[in-house]
Amino acid sequence: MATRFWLFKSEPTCYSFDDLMRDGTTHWDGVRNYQARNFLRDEIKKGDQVLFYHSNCKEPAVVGICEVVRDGYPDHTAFDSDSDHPDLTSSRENPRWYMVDVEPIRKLENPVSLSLMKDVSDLVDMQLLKRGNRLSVMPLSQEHFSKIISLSE
DNA sequence: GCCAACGTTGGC
DNA sequence: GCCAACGTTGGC
Repeated sequence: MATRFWLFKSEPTCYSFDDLMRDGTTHWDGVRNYQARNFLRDEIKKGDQVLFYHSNCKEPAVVGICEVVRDGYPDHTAFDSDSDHPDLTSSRENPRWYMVDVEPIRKLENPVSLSLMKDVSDLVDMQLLKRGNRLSVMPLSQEHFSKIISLSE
């Protein structure tokens, strides 16, 4: 299957791109939304490219690129009542929530801010810019992916 | 199955 | 801190 492109949101106070650079890899746990879950479980595959977006912070922006290194598998943090995102309606036998593993490729030379992206006509139909969008994991076209990277240079 | 109430997200 | 938008819950 062809490489596909995605945008993952994270609040930098919670987990930033620098945290991912430091860790070298992470599992993208804690997603508790069915639409995002379906992407993680069914669509996002090893080798796919991901833009890392900082949300809910002073300057919301795409800050780095990463790559999926493991296909979707059950999010075990849901089974753990001591985790940050417990959901005991999910079990090992019948998991409700899924995650993938990612590794950083590189930090962008310059962050591509939300306000900049809003001003770029090629990006008007990007899902991130749609009104009321709240998905933390969303698909991205190759064109939008490439455009955002060119804006960071 | 409807829908009001509520909680969360996330930009500003 | 405000608030619009959205998803989920639960009574009926």
